Amino acid sequence: MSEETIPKRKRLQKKPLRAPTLNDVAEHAGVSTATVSRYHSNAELVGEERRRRVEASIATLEYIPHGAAQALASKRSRTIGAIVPTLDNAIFARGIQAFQQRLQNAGYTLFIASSNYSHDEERTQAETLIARGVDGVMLIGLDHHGQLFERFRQKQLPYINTWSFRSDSDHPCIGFNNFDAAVRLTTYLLDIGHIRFGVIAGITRNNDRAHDRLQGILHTLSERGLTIPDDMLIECSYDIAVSRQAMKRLLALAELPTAVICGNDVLAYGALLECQASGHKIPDDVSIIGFDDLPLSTHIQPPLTTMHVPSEEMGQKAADYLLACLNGENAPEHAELEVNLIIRGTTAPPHK
Amino acid sequence: MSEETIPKRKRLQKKPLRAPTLNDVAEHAGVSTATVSRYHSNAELVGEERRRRVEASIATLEYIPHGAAQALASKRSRTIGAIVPTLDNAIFARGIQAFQQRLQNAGYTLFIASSNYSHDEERTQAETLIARGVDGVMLIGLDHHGQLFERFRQKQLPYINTWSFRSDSDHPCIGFNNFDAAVRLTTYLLDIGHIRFGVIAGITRNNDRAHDRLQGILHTLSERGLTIPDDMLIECSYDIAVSRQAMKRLLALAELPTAVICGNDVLAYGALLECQASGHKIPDDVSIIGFDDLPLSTHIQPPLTTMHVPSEEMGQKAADYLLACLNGENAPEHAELEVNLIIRGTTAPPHK
DNA sequence: GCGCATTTGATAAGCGCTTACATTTAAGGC
DNA sequence: GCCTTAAATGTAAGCGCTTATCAAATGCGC
Repeated sequence: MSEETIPKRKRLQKKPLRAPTLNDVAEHAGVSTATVSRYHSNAELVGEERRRRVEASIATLEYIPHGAAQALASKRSRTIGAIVPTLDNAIFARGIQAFQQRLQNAGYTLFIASSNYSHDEERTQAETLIARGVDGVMLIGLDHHGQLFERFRQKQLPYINTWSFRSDSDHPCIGFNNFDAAVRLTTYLLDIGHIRFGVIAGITRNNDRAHDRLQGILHTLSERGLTIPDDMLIECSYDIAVSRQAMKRLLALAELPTAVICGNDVLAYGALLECQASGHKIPDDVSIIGFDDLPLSTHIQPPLTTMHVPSEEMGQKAADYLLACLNGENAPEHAELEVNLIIRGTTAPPHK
Repeated sequence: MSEETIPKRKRLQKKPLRAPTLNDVAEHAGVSTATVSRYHSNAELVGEERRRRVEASIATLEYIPHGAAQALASKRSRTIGAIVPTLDNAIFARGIQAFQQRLQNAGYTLFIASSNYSHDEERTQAETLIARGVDGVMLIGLDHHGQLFERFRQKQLPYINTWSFRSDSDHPCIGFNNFDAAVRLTTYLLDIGHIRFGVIAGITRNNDRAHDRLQGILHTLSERGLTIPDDMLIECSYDIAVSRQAMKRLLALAELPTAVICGNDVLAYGALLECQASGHKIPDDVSIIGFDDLPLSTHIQPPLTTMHVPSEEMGQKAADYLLACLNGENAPEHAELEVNLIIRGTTAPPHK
């Protein structure tokens, strides 16, 4: 009696309560679990006939493999983690989008965490990602919490730094040299005759990109014997409104700068818009230069002179690097991408 | 002899080769595995003394729990999936950023997948996410592949639609009514006297937001007996350059529209910039209205009249809903958020 | 038709953790 | 002091999958 009731209840519960497992598929197809598993990892290993049976069973049972179980057994999760300072920034979003696409195409899924520009949060996020079993990690920038890389090493996790490049970095990185780029752009401004500069930089703390760019500017100027007075150098967050305020302060100075170098395009938009709002002509009264080359920069009036950053390429290359590591191929650990100074309409020789 | 060599090798291999497991922690602390596990899930359950011991062991061994094993055993992954059309769009990025933050604070990690505005891709991505064992899913928009929701139901997965709201939707959604919003904005334009309209809409295929907005416009106009000739209605992707082209075509028409309604702010920027580039005065010659209220819209000249969308709030609320479901609380399935028409400088009564 | 190499399939031992259940211990109540 | 009850631990059975190992079946030359 109980022999009858128990199976009955089981059968009733089975349908709605339990997702089909690989075991169910194997039973349904009349093959072993190993065969089904092999079908997944390498279908060629399974004979023609059984392959069909397995396929059919998977379809009728609507079987979806259980990732955690796969991960546990195989010690790979087909999962990659990325830690970005914020997604709320066109340029990271774009790069991450490209990164994600590439991974998706390779059958990997992306975990995203954000650090809010804090090293500590970044480390915490990294531990979370490790706990989630990611197979690799992408980071933005070069400077991170000291223990971060140790963790990766100890877990044998491939990782890649992006958005920055230093040839002497101990860690794999794909990006560009922010210092050099800033040198280039400052030199250009010097070459067309500017001498009095204002700088609206990004927040340099915990941000090697912003830091290197600023240092590049300062270094170049000092080589020509120039310095920037304190009130001509303002750090602010990547926000148009904040940047407008900064520009306002610059414009209130007794001696106006003839050129304002901005830490990125958003900052430059703010500067540009503030100038226009207060009746200063760009580039006649003051030249403005940005960094990143966001899509809008071509179209804004006047079009923004800026440093073009290949963010999509960077995202793709970062994905390729990680993928290569995971496939046991060895990829070059350092890749320097090219940035290009795009001279458009916001810069001109200073008015005498 | 062999008794000596084998343990030696083991000890040597142990350090670098194997991450510490919960078992190791239990042994090291001299407690059972259950105690360590309890310590993780609910530390209060563990007595004072053992708790200390466990804590110490975790610290010295640098133990990080194995997420896949946890997920397998507990049937929860503390992981949420989101499928977005693209991250390369300021407004989604912002919303997702808020969504992610909220989840992160609650101890959940976010998986991101992108569908490239394709229902099929979206379904594939959903299956991937399910396979990854997500505990819940966030979607953008209301229209999805037919089988999508079936899958969620069958897996008992909570999910939430965002960026759109329809009171009669069968599925939980948090967002705003795109149709009504478009009605509101069109009505405003009619009220200030416009009669000849151009529309630069987003691609409506597979995109209920774009679709509803367009329908809202068309509906409102038809109520007043107005229609839009074919050459005054252009669908284009959310890209400034493309939008400029569209505006160019509109401006080449024999009879210019007095107002151009744009599917979102990016499209509006393109329209505005194109008008300015070709010497048309905004809003004197033509009024332009956007949708989304991106940060730039306040600052561009003239500031853009647009519909403000609370993308961050939407992201947060979506996270809250999912989190509530996962905690067994029951959250309201439908939440309509308020959008606000922000009248700025790109709209004015038409010139007679 | 035989033995051989070569596929192809099955078996079963975990992967690291959670959790139902059993067990022990401590605390009260009489 | 003994019994009940509750709290604190321990025990061990899986969770769903991969994969090493082994067994069976297949094809080949002779």
